[in-house]
Amino acid sequence: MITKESIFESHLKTKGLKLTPQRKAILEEVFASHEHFDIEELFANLRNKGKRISRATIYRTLPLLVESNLIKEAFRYQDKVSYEHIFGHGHHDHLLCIKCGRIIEFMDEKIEELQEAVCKKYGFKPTEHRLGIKGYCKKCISHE
Amino acid sequence: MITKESIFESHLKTKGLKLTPQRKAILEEVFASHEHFDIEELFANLRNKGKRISRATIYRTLPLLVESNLIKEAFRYQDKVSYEHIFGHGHHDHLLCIKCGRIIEFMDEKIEELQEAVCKKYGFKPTEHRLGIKGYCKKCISHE
DNA sequence: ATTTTAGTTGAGAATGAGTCGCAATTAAAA
DNA sequence: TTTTAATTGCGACTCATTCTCAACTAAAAT
Ligand SMILES: [Mn+2]
Ligand SMILES: [Mn+2]
Ligand SMILES: [Zn+2]
Ligand SMILES: [Zn+2]
Repeated sequence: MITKESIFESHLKTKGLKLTPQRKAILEEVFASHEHFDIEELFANLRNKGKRISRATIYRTLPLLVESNLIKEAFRYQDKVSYEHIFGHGHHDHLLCIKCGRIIEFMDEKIEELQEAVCKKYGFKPTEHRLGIKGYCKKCISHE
Repeated sequence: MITKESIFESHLKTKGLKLTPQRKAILEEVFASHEHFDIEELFANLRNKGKRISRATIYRTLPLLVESNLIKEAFRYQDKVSYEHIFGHGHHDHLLCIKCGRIIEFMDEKIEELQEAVCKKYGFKPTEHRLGIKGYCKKCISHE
């Protein structure tokens, strides 16, 4: 069975890297919730669970998880990079409320297809795309 | 006639700010080429034209140009923020080659419409959106 | 099971983009 | 002109991220 652990492990192996307790804990924490997270939050969450892992290790581990296709950078908001895990989750894009910070995820198959068509038109081979729409969410429009 | 100068000037006036030689020079430089640019490049370009304007002033001025809707942040690539002027130019999105750094601009009316539809569906009032597709450009696919 | 090897960790120093405080300067209103 | 309030450049500062290095440890080799 393919699990996030086995994926991470084999990616590490491929690169001649080791599976340490710290790396395991980070992997686990990243999948412990379905929220988007930034590095500081991840650091704090680990602390709250008694795992004293240094920021340096977290900064070193996240790129490994990205390379493993287990997580990715989801968006940036106010200079913070937010990540999300992607293993086991479908692709989607984001609406970002600039008033209250709410994040709405959406997925539009037609938009995806049109993006493919654009790439084809330019002979471009896409590896990743990001569509972020900023504005005011339903709740915030009235108080705008 | 509405010019970029008049737009900037009236925006400054609205905020009780002054039109200084430095601000004029930055505005001019930003429209001197149609390339995307980052702050360091802008700083260097001004230097090369004999304008010794401090980075602090550039950092302080760009947000004013953004507020004036004369420029906007176009995308980020390798931690550098790239801007582009928008006055006199239609909206578009970007393909970014992660091998050679080439930028391809595109605009797809249908994608724009579908984005609107998504926003409507969620009662979201968009103020800005950004679609960036990373991958390999035509030239780079072969050497990938 | 023990040894060996090479990668890993945490702490703090270093870096670098961006911001800030301030004294001297200046645009532009009066 | 004079006066007022904003602006500038400089260097100090902040804060996120990266780096250095000595002590440590996973995992391969024996
Ligand atoms: Mn998401
Ligand atoms: Mn562009
Ligand atoms: Zn909101
Ligand atoms: Zn290319």
